[in-house]
Amino acid sequence: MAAPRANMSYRDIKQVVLDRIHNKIWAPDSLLPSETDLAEEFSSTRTTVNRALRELAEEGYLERKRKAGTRVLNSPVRKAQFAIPLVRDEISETGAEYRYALVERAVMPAPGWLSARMNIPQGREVLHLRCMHYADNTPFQYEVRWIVPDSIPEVLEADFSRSGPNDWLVQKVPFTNLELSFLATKADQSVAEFLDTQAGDPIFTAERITWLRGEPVTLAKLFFAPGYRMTTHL
Amino acid sequence: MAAPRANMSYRDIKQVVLDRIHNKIWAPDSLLPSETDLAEEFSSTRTTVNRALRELAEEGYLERKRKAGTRVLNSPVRKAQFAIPLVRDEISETGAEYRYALVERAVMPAPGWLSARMNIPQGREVLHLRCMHYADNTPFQYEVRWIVPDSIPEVLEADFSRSGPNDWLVQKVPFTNLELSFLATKADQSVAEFLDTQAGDPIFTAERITWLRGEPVTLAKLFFAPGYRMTTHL
DNA sequence: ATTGCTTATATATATAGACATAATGAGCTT
DNA sequence: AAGCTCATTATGTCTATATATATAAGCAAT
Repeated sequence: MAAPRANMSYRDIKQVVLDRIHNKIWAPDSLLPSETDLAEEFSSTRTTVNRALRELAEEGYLERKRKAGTRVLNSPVRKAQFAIPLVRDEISETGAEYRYALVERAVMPAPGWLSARMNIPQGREVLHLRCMHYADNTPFQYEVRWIVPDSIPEVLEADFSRSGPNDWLVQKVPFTNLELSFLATKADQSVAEFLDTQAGDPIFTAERITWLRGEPVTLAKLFFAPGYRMTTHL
Repeated sequence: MAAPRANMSYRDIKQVVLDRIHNKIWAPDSLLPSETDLAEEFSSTRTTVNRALRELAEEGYLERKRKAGTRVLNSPVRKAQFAIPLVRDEISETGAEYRYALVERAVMPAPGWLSARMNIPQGREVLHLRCMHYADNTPFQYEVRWIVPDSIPEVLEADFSRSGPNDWLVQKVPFTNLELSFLATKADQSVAEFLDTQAGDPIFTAERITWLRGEPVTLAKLFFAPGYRMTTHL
């Protein structure tokens, strides 16, 4: 058992606390000693203990409430973190060569489902793009995107034939809010052709909507080639 | 533009820094002033500035290196966080009633793909479970699980007819490592029947493997009912 | 050019003390 | 019994200061 020595860093304290949780010295649902007491035990200060406990709470092991104290969570709601990189980066990091192609560009009135989904007026003109992302010339991702030009009129002039809308948007429009969903969809004829697979195949799909200060900016549907897995470790 | 006032909290400072990044006052790849200078500008202390910058770095906006300084990341690798709750909690939080059913329990030698995947010896005996999770009696998730009893022999005595293996494992075996993947699979006949859908339908699937101090503990394949979305906001 | 030392500097962390804030629970009132 | 008030207390945060550590950059020796 880790015996508290002097000069423990906040990392050391985190580790000791974690060990005690694992070894049920502090059982689930039980209350930890107060920061003050712990600081004394570890011959440290409240500030340092505070940081250790705060981080453990962020990581989902503890629940902290003023006055109520610090409690061990019975089923640690561990949080999986997924980095959401640009496709380009995701591909080139594997060592493969990234290639982009614009499939279609059109300005059109927003279809009903879109204006409902993004909360924009019926029939507002929007920019619609479809594009492909390849890794070593193998289809990697098929992107269907809608951009509301209201808050960014320049987007209508932008050239998307050489680089994707994501690259452009990241440079130009920092979003303030984002909704990201993952789901499984069934490949329709068009998606299947682009991703070089059979219609009806299961497709891992991401949908992201971003806002800038409350104004909807863009909705993207990203269809990943069969076999794609989104993986994380912790 | 947010003018620095006195008595700014670390939250305020975070917000000002974020605003300046958004407004390109501090452009991507550029170097921020040092903590000391910022502390002076905000008539705050280095400790407080440090916390603000540290958190922004954790959130993926900044990159910090000793001596080198703090730099604005050009394409913020924003990290999506997904809480991975127990199914039971996920269901009851929607207000629906949770119901569990054990479908099959068997002890058998590990099939080849499993021993390869989890790095356990060929033919080692493992516990195999299949179960269903319902929300208001509607199929919600079909779970296929494999447990290596080596490090937890009690698991062979456990009663899984009333509550699921996840509940049991969370109580008994705190994991130290976890690999979590999301993918889209095609419903085979069995999965389709359990989830009350058609064979061939796309199924959002999660696969998780956990280890305890390097020893593989369990692998679970979680098949979600059609229509399931894993969503996060940030 | 390459390697190895030195130094300056920016971040990382620790300490100590103060005030702020929320929530609990005891005691009082109705 | 139910509701209200208020002191208590644990965490939340800020200030001020000090030491630790990594490393970029310059300089020297190979």
